[in-house]
Amino acid sequence: MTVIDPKLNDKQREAVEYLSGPALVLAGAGSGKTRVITQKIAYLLQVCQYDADRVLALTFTNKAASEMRERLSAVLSARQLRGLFVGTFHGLGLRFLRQEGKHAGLQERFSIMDAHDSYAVVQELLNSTDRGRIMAVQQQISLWKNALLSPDEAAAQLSSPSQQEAANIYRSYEATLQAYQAVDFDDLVRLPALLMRTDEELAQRWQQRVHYLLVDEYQDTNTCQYEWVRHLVQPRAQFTVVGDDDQAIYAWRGATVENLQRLKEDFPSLKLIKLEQNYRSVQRILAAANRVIEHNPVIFGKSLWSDLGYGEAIHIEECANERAEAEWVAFNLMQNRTMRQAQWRDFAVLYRSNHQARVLEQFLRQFRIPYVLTGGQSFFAKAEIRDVLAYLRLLANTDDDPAFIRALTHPRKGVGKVTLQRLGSFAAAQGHSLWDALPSFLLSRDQHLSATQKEALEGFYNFIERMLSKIDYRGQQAADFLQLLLRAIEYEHYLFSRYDERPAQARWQNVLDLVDWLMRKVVEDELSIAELVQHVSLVAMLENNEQDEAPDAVHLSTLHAAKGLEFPHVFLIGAEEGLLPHLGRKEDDADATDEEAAAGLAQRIQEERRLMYVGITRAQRSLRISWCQRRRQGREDLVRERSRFIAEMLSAEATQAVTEPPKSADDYLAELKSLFD
DNA sequence: CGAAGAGTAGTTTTT
DNA sequence: CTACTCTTCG
Repeated sequence: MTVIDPKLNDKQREAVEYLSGPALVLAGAGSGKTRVITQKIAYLLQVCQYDADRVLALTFTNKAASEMRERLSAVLSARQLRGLFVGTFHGLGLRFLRQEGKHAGLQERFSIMDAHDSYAVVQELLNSTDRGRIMAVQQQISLWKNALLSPDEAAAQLSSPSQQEAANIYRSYEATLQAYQAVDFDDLVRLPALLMRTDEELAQRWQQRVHYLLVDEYQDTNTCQYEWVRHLVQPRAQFTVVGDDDQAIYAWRGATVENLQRLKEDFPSLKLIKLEQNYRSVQRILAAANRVIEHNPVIFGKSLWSDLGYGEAIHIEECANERAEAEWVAFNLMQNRTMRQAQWRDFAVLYRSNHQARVLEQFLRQFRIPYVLTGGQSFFAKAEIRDVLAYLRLLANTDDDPAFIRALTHPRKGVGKVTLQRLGSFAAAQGHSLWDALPSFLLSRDQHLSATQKEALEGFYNFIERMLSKIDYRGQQAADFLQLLLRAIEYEHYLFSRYDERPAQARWQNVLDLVDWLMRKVVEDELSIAELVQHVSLVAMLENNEQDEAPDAVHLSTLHAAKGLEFPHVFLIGAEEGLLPHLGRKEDDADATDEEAAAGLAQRIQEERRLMYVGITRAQRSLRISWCQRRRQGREDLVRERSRFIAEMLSAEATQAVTEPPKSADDYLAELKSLFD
């Protein structure tokens, strides 16, 4: 009656069954780590009789979470799974703050600000339009938050004068968010971590709920996340974290691989289990990956192996420019599909940065090759989606000034920036949100409002007021309300007046998709609008298509978004110095010493190398890498050099293993077989 | 106030 | 090439 998959190897089985204390599973690429996590959850629930609502599994992406849920429901019944939490850190943070937000000065209906909103706040506070500067400050604030530093603590350990300004902004930024009754993405993890640290009673309450914790992609945790995990698992210390130091690619987001070592220090009884058998790739691909990654310093030694045969040679293509590269990809896709009798979905094209997808798309369309794009601009970052959501956010939380402004100006309602500015200072003087200040602003005599302005503002006020009375609707009623709202704001008309026919149509379709999805969500889960809104900004709409089976199409993805995926045949394009490894702008470290700059650079190269490693290890059977001699960047055409990672991969002793045909008859047969089955 | 037109910079990766 | 900002005019 065991639920344990008999196909697990010894190490995997050990990882699943080990319950005597904290465990760190070092899982190399393709070593079956997701399987270990899902099997372990099944083991906990079915064999060890853990209560499902005492088990938590944390992931970084929604995609990973939904995949895990899917795999679990193949093994366990819905009843067994009820109460189990499988979700992202941010998702759990939201749930946490819903319940405990009051301890952080948050009302129940706080808003979640995305990167755009927070950019706007920083812009306002900086009183500047310098993109680079705003983004630098925003990034710095985010890093401080992820390191669990308060504005004061940040100010106390400035490493450069330019950070002084950022620290000041950080302070006001916090005050602004508090006034808006809003949190940003970072807060969803930071506030729970802080509260667990400072509030003993609250901490105990949550610790009682967590009898077993599992964390996926542990190498990508930042200080905040680690701190939160550390507190959640007290005092039992019953947890399993799974990760691979060679696949740590989120340092730029505050993730620190040191969390792997800290774990050892904080939990001396930590059990280390290494998964080194790779079930994904042929040996030649693993050899290439190992050649590259061995140029990084070793943290935990690991040697991946596979028994899937030698495989064909890795192909490296030198292209004239990015158009030639795209054409080469398209041509090879066609040729390979036919030759291998493969399907489109067996292929993936991976690249360092999103804009590389553009040219590619052009050529794939031209060759009539179906493709799907993963990563890239999130659905929720689209202007039309944010517009519609602004109304919902405002309704859920009238203190949400960014939502107020967006709703008032999209579509335009005859109120311009001058009036808005005045309302802004009026509200600030009173210490009220824009919404709360609006009635007295309208009555105030010394504002010299024109009749049209007054009328426009009044119209908006009355409209929102009317909608507000329906905010507590649930289920079907809420769904009806959504439709009413959409019609009332005349958004379709706005889109078509603003954009050309075709783009307007596309945008409107996005809105319809959104509302469709919202309505379904609200009915299925019996949610109120207020509850819905918070979810929406976090949950990707992936679930939307979960039923439609994946179309037969080539996968286009950034290297980051490709982590965790695998494909029989992979194209890794743009392997050039400056792109992969990507080298940031020099001014970034303008006020660091030469030594610091050099150390920083070395770190970045290492992270880029891990990215390359991730890319290579996505491939199961064949890998093609390309680079361009010239590449157009903005208005100039730059001469490029082949990525150092290619040289590393081909380093003298490795060349034969990577590119030459296998020698023995067995190997030769294996290669033939891999081509035809 | 806002629509239309001219001008200009230009995003590494994501919850 | 394009997406966003700034300017000008109605």
